[in-house]
This record gives sequence, structure tokens and C-alpha cells, in this order.
Amino acid sequence: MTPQERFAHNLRRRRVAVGISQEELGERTELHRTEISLLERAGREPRFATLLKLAGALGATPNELCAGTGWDHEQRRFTVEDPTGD
Amino acid sequence: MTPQERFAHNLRRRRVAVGISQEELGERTELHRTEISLLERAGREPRFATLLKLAGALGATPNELCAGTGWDHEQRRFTVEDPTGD
DNA sequence: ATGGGATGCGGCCTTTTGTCTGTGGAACGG
DNA sequence: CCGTTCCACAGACAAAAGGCCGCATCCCAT
Repeated sequence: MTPQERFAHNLRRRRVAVGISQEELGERTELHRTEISLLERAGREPRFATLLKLAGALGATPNELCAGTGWDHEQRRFTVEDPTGD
Repeated sequence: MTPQERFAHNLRRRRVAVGISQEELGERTELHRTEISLLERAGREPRFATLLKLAGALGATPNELCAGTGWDHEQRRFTVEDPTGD
């Protein structure tokens, strides 16, 4: 599991919890609907502004979408936990 | 003040507080020294993995580096506060 | 004065994000 | 059966991130 995949899961779960479609999220974030799709399938990594938009549109904080991801600068590698069980 | 500038300030303040050089941060994050410089001058926007690396290398959370930035999906614009006064 | 650490900044190059268009498929209700 | 909604996915494109090199500058210690 990569941080990107962890993020993708967090994003989809959050969107479904809020109860909106990918297209609706696309409108709220001013991102294209195919971009939302890619992000949720871990086919793409968001940049800073994209992360802010997603968090804002879903009523979440960046941390919530980043949940379970981290960087160990001593080991020089990403760390990925599974905080919610999927 | 753009979210990117807000982020740049947060990043620099945090790095200085930790007491390391841009070059040291570059090594910890496996980013090029000039990239750190650009980020701190708001000349560039980090992507997801970059944000994670920076937060991890500085012993911070993504939220701390994002502090003061947000997205208002109703107004369709970014919001920038000044949580610490600079 | 001189040398070194730290940073700003230019330019060039590759990789990736994000936009847009279109197609197809699954699920659902009338 | 047919229309609608939602989503996966492909291809082509413009824009931006990130890597790397080199040079100039500033500050500080000796």
C-alpha cells in the first residue's frame, strides 16, 4: 500500500460519507470529473492546491485525507498505516 | 496572500524552528536543495508526496504546514488566514 | 582579507498533473 | 425496453513539478 493508495481510499470514503457523486465533487473543487476518478483510483497524486480543494469541498482537514500516511526521514521511506481498516 | 505563500511561510518558519539548513532538509526529504528554496519562496507548489516528506522531515503534520489555508467550495475560492502573524 | 556555509536565482530537461473528449458498462426506475 | 445516473478508462494536450547545474551574494568566523 502506497501513500497514494491510502489517500485514494481516504478520499473515496470521505466523498461517499458526504453523499455526493464524483461529478458533484468535481464541481465543488473546480476539478474535472475524470480527475476525481483518477485520484480515487490512485492513478494520480494531488498537488497542494488540489488537496486543499478536496478537503474543503468535503468538510475535512488535509490531515484527514492524509490519515495513515507519513515519511520516515531516518529510513528514507514512506510509512503507511491502516487507521480505519480497509 | 495565496495559499502557496502561506504554505511557504509555514515551511520556512518550521525549518528554522527545527534548526536545519535547506540543504539538510533537502537530504531528509530526498528533494533537491533548490527545490526547498523554491518552495520557501512560494515559487512552487508541492505535490502530495512532497508535502508528506516535508512534514515528516520536520516532525510536523501536514495540517501544520497547511495552517491558515483552506477552500470555500461555496464561494469557489481559497481562504487564507494569518494564524501566527506574518 | 579570505574562506566556507547558506541561500537566491537563472536555465534546461524529464516526468507528471490536470483538462477535455468520448466510449462503454453497470445499476436503477418508469 | 429505454433513459438516466454514476463511474472506469483511453487518448491527446497544455501546464506545472521536480532534478540538476552553475553562478552570485551575504554573513560569519578566523
